[in-house]
Amino acid sequence: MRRGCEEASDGCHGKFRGFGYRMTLARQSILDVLSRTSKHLSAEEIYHEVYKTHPTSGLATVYRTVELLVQIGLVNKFDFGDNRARYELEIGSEHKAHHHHLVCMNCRRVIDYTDFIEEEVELLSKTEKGLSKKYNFQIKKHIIQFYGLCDKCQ
Amino acid sequence: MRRGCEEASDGCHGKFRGFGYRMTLARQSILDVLSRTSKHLSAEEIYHEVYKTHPTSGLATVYRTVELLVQIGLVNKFDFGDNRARYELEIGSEHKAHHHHLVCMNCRRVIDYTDFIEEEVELLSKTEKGLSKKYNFQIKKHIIQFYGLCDKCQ
DNA sequence: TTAGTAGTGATAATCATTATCAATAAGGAG
DNA sequence: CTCCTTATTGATAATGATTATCACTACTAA
Ligand SMILES: [Mn+2]
Ligand SMILES: [Mn+2]
Ligand SMILES: [Zn+2]
Ligand SMILES: [Zn+2]
Repeated sequence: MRRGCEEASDGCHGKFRGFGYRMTLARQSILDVLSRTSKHLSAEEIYHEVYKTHPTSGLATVYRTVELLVQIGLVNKFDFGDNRARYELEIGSEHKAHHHHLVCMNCRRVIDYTDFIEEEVELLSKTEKGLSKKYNFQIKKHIIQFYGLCDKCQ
Repeated sequence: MRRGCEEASDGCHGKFRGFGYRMTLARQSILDVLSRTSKHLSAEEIYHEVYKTHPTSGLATVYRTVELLVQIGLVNKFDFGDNRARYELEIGSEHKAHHHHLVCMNCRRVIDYTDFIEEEVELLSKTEKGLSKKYNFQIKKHIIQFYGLCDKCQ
């Protein structure tokens, strides 16, 4: 059951070391929280979750770690319009794979979707190739979000 | 030369009234600023620009107006990762048409692109149709951003 | 004109995120 | 295992973008 967490943590451990960072208990627990959830957590929400097993950890460390994870590329940072950053593991979790988002403009609910990805992936790689050449821009990642009204809000 | 501005303002005037809002001098000048530029301005940048012809206008009004414009759908609000919201006219400007963005993860430069849109548009409408049905989600708009390194930063 | 209300400017308040700094602990050398 | 170097941390103050307040002004409709 916990495999996802451990996999994520282990993989991250190596990645951390590779970048010259240390793997600490605080970072470990933050990674665990992120790999355990299927939600898009804010820094404070991560902090509360970490608190349950690691009450000595501080909020500042959550901010620092999460920012680090974004730099390394293990975590994605999103703005869903509720005035706080939200974070999500990019890979390595049992819950998550690369996906895009539907954001309800009314209730702010966020839906992950992986359907239609096959076709999207094809066009994306084509688009990325074209853009790279035309603008001499080296594309690392993309964010695709559809805004609208969810079933309960229309 | 100013056609773009006036078109935008005029169109907006009607839209404002339609939503039960008044078209004021302050709102007018904010719209003018937005339709005159090709940049992605922050609230404070808009304020400084408005100040040149309208020194009595306040920053709070810029925030209020710009948020109003987002609700109405005339303006798009973006997060390019520099800790402030940036705004851009959705339509009706000589400078702008619907487009997507390349964001440099290093220097934070933002490039508008409209190339490849034809193919993207096709897939997008297909994707939107599928998502709408599957999730019973009514899609109003989308945000597509590619992150990476610009020519000067790689 | 007049009452009712939307909009405004100044500014205080909010609150997510950062910076500071002394104390702590990861992890390599010996 | 012990010691040393220094990255990391927790507490907390500071920052800064965005919002809320409020008294006042400008529309608008009758
Ligand atoms: Mn997601
Ligand atoms: Mn743009
Ligand atoms: Zn909703
Ligand atoms: Zn750059």
